Amino acid sequence: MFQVRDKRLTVLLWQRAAVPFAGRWALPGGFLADRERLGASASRHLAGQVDIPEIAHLEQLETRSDPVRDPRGRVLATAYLALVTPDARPKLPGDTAWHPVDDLPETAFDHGSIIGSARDRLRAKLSYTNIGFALAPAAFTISQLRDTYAAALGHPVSATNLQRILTRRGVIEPTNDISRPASTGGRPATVYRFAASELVVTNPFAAFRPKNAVG
Amino acid sequence: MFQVRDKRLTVLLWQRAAVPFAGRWALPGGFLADRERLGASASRHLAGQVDIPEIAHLEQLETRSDPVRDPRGRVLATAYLALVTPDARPKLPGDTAWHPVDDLPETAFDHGSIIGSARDRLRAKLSYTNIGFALAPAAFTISQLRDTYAAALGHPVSATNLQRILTRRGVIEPTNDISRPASTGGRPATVYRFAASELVVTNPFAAFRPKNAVG
DNA sequence: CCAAAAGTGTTGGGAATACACCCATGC
DNA sequence: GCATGGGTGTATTCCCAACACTTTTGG
Repeated sequence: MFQVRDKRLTVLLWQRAAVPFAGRWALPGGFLADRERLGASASRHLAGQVDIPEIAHLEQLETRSDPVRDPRGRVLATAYLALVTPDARPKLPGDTAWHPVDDLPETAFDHGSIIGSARDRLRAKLSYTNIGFALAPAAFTISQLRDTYAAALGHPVSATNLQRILTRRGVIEPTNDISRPASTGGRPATVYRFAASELVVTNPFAAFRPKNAVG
Repeated sequence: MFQVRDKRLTVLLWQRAAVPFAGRWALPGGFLADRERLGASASRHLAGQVDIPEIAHLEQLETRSDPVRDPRGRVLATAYLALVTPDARPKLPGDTAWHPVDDLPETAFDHGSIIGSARDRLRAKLSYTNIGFALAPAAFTISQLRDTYAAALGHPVSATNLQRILTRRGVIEPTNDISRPASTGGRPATVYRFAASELVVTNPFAAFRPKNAVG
């Protein structure tokens, strides 16, 4: 589960008490119940930390099948990417904490590489979908959105271009609200919101496609 | 398993003899063995139709977990996308056949939607990777490559632009060979090959990225 | 010479980054 | 007025589809 906190992209981990990997940090998760779908199971195992409706986006990543990924024996794991907005500030149990994805502690199992895959997937989808809706608060200024994108992408982002690209694509839209400037002054900023709250592919892959193609 | 045959993108299916879904067409597959990885299992279950080295590309798609996707009981299925080049002309058992993905027969389980997901994944990756190497023969003319791309993408492709884009990206390169024209005449064509035979992302997602960014 | 197929030159449109400049507020 | 941050206009670059034109063969 990813969240942008304090201008950094962070992932929720819990510290294992027992062997194997005692003391190391692991992704939340657990076993699949009878007659349960994988996505529902992922939500259920996150429910201790956040309310299910606070999960703004959930998507399957991949299934890990290395027979020795768990030293206790064969365990298949299907990883999910969950995103929550900064509006959700869950109360966490004492053994769980948010860690910046670019400064992870020692992780358990293959969870470090899973987090890397998840981060890569998120970064790619920020480029060609509206997935930012699941990382940004419900209402925001372009500056705040720039900080959110910069945190998730891991490089500086131009507010000027971000605004133009996302409005042209119809991903974000202005509201009638205006944000008050900070006490240091500055022009009040238009408050924006995302136009949709579910995943939409805004930039379909269209290489080699004739411009007048049907369908 | 996909192959371009006769200028159409086709998928290998076998016709079920027994219930459930008797008479309907299913993807090749089977159960995971102890101490076996999912990818190795997928290869093993295709080995009856093709030699493993003929599988030019294999990648995991997604894991289906609907508790009632198999009427006999709970079965989790991890789908893989396998690609073979036209150089491979396997001898097929009598109950298996290649079917055009745009004209599928009645399928078993959720295999119809899995094939749709696989086709979408392939089409996307043709746009931003060199994945064509796994669909094209070892050596080919631009016209032949155009037909391959058109079959996989499902729309006409310009040979002119295809050649320029793929050479500029370094995906294909000319050889010293020249193909003889058909008896109807025409200029001989340069024979090309793919520069790599494993997946390379040639067009990384880079939206919002400054041009002088480090890393 | 003509048809057919391959390949190159060129144009135009669209999208994205960069940058200069203007706007609106607090103090 | 001046600093601060927000927003718009515009230039430049790059990629790619489209199309005209040239090249090289068979008959």
